[in-house]
Amino acid sequence: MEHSLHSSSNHSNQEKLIYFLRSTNLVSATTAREIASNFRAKHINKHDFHLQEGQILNEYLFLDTGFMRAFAHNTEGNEVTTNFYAQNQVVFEVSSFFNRIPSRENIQALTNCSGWYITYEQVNKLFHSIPEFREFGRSMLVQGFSALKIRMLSMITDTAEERYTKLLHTNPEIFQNASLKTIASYLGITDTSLSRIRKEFSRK
Amino acid sequence: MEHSLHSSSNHSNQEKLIYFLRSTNLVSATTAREIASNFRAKHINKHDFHLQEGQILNEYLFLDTGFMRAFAHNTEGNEVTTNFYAQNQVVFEVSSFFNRIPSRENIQALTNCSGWYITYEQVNKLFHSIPEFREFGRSMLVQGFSALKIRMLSMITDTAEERYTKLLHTNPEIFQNASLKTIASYLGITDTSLSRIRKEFSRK
DNA sequence: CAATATTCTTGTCAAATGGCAAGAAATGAA
DNA sequence: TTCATTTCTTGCCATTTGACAAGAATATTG
Repeated sequence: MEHSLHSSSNHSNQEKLIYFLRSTNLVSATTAREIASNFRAKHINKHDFHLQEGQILNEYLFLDTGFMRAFAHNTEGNEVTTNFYAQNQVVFEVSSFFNRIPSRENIQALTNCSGWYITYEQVNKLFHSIPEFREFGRSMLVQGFSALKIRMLSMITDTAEERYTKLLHTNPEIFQNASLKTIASYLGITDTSLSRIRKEFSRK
Repeated sequence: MEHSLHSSSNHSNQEKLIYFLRSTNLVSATTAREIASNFRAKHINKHDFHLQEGQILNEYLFLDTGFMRAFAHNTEGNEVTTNFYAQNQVVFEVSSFFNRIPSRENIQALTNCSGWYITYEQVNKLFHSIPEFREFGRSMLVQGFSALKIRMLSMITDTAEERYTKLLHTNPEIFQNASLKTIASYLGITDTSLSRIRKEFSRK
């Protein structure tokens, strides 16, 4: 490809971030560039943590490449996966970030990751100074909230097998990046059950 | 009570709304009054709907008195309760309201209700003109999101009986206002199971 | 109040899921 | 490549939950 020199060799290429900001249709090209200029690069090695429980999350992260997951511990001390993050998504824990309280969740890189972040103070400054970013921020919040509502409905209504099938179709990347045990807790079942469901499923 | 003439006989008393706006510590007394002045009274009779599926929700409602629930229909056509609303809460469906799309959910009064509402346009106007209301709005969003995350974790981790017990302790009003069938679907179980859990529970 | 409708409980049985443990398979490190 | 570790699968059995249906209890309506 003739433009590969430009697009892949530049280590501070914010193209994807800018494209993402614009994809909501709430931010113009110029403003997207202006917003993006406030973001700084961040790399997280596989297995390392972007957030550990007990900490107050101070970074609003856009994931450029890589794959992450969030998890909490239940009362028995077992890990429960609460979310997965593919590239081109914002990665943050709402409550800790906005309420400035210690997080109950961890956010961990499942592969080597790179992204762009701004701090809490910067987010607020930009919310105040750039109405379009405010709208964008609200949109991210609404989107995350809505997605969780849908997931909750599925949890109440669907069988474990249906939840598995849906996840497989809507988020196949998850199965390339996370262990089955991790996925099982996200689906609200044990790894044993997931294994059996997959066995049943492959029979069809 | 000597002030009862003022507080209970005035049918457009916005005290609770103003108090609620201020309770987040994000809005000053003066601003709270200013914001409240944009809200209009709304009454909903028992069993009537504030929102019906298919509609685009256009009202941001503060529930002054009464009790409501939100529910959706699953693939088999059964009602699944997605939320309960007691007085002194904001009542709205995030996705329909902010994304201007038809709602999948219904919001219904379980008792006679009265509250205060503003329209989508007014919300946006106020978000734009009053930074404190913007903060308030974000806080409501974050709060709802966080509550749902906690509920999801409980759904994954806790047994049906534990979820029942927790709800009984944290939201006893629900049991005074909703049928067991309604509560059961909120807990993600059938009414039969809830009945048995209650039987077990009362034995202790 | 009586009649009707709705909600709640309970029994029986089936299906889904979990707990535990052992072995197979895959992965990672030396 | 080899060894160690982690992940995944599978068997066995217990527990939880659901489906369905009948009857009891409660609420609603005329």
